[in-house]
Amino acid sequence: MTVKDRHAAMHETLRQRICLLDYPPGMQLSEIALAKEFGTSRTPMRRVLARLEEEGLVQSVHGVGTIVTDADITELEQAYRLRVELTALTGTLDPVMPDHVFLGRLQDLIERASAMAVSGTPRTFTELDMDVFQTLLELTANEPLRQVLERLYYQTKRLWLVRAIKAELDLLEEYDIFLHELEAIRIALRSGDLNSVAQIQRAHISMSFNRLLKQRNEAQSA
Amino acid sequence: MTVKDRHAAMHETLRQRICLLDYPPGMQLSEIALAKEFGTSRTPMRRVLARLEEEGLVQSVHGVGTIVTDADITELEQAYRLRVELTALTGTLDPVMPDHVFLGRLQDLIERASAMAVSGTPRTFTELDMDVFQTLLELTANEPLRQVLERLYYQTKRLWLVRAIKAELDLLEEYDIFLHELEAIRIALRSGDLNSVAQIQRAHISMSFNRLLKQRNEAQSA
DNA sequence: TCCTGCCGAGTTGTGTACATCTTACGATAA
DNA sequence: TTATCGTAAGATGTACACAACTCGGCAGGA
Repeated sequence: MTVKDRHAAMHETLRQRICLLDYPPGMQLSEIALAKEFGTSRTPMRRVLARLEEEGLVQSVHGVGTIVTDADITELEQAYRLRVELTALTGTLDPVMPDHVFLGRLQDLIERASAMAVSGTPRTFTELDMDVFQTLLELTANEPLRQVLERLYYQTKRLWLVRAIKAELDLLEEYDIFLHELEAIRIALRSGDLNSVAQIQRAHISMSFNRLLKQRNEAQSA
Repeated sequence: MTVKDRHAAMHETLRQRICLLDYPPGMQLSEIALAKEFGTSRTPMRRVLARLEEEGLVQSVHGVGTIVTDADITELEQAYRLRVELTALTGTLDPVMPDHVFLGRLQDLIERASAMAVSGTPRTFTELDMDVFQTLLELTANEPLRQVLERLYYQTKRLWLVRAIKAELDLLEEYDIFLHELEAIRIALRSGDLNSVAQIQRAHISMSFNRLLKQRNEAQSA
């Protein structure tokens, strides 16, 4: 499995860079440069890039290059709404009751979020959000659902970060809402109500999308 | 786009062969032989096989070979249940009202199904089922949802065909139920009730899965 | 007779040269 | 001056040789 692990590691690294805007939309990626960085050749790198293209994060055009896709809210609206509905399903499809270790990790995340509220940047906030997402994903054992949700998450997450960096969002409000979401989830988890955990997440994803839409509409009318 | 069209065509052809059991579970595929058949080299063929592996239809192991995966109902149960729920979403996420051309195509499919009830084989029935699936998928415009549903469909469809060929299913009953489903869908479509169309599909997919499970349980207790 | 270790055939994974394609730049003619 | 065509640079796509790996079979010794 060492071969596929290497592929998975390269894929995850590139996905992280794209979603944290280290590779901003429109940036051209060089297969040769990336292959050299990861100490391999173009062949395995092309396999990783092909997967990223399947996931909608890059686009390769013959003779032109491999370009990081644009994070356009209009194109991603369908993906976002699907993500909302699938998040709700985590509460009913193979829910997994958390153990005390899980609750401890969640507590750590909440404390990180508390610190974020006073000293966070859009980037560190997104990194925390990714960790929270991966953690809460463990609450369902339905592997296909997890794979689809992960894909949709990384497809849509850049929308928020792009807006946040451009200071088109009320960051303090965003941090505050996120912290309240985490505490609501903790309460629901303590009572063992996994469906409520899913509904809380669903509601917050939906509301976050509406805040993004509001920005777009205001920009269009301006 | 001619390049990516070639890739897509090869992918679709292989997927069809796997799901129609031309390539039965456990069969070893030869990259060289397939490349020769499609008039290309191993490099593009490996890209197609890598995608099929992502979709769970084959599995490649270094030094061993590329094997068609087993269609095991226990492993695919999660995928099947997810498919049930996602099918229901087609009625609420970007539903597309059909035009008269669409209704005509559906009518043709119903007539094919009627003929099937007297002279169908498990294979021709599956081919019809694939056409029906692709047609009804047009009732939602949500592209991510369509992609996920298509993937789940081809992951799970082999389960039925394997059982049908082994004569472990009441084929006449299966044909009859399918025909009734199609006519119920037609009635719902005529009244423009797309959500009911989705619910009918959802119900039949769920019932079909339960019939498959029943077979498994009877086999285990025997 | 059985166990063990080696070897070779066959497969997937990798590296690399070359083909194909797009685009920008510049020479040239109107 | 401007438009147009050619050309070269640089990118992705392809073909193929080779490396890495698995596994069955066979030979040899206990």
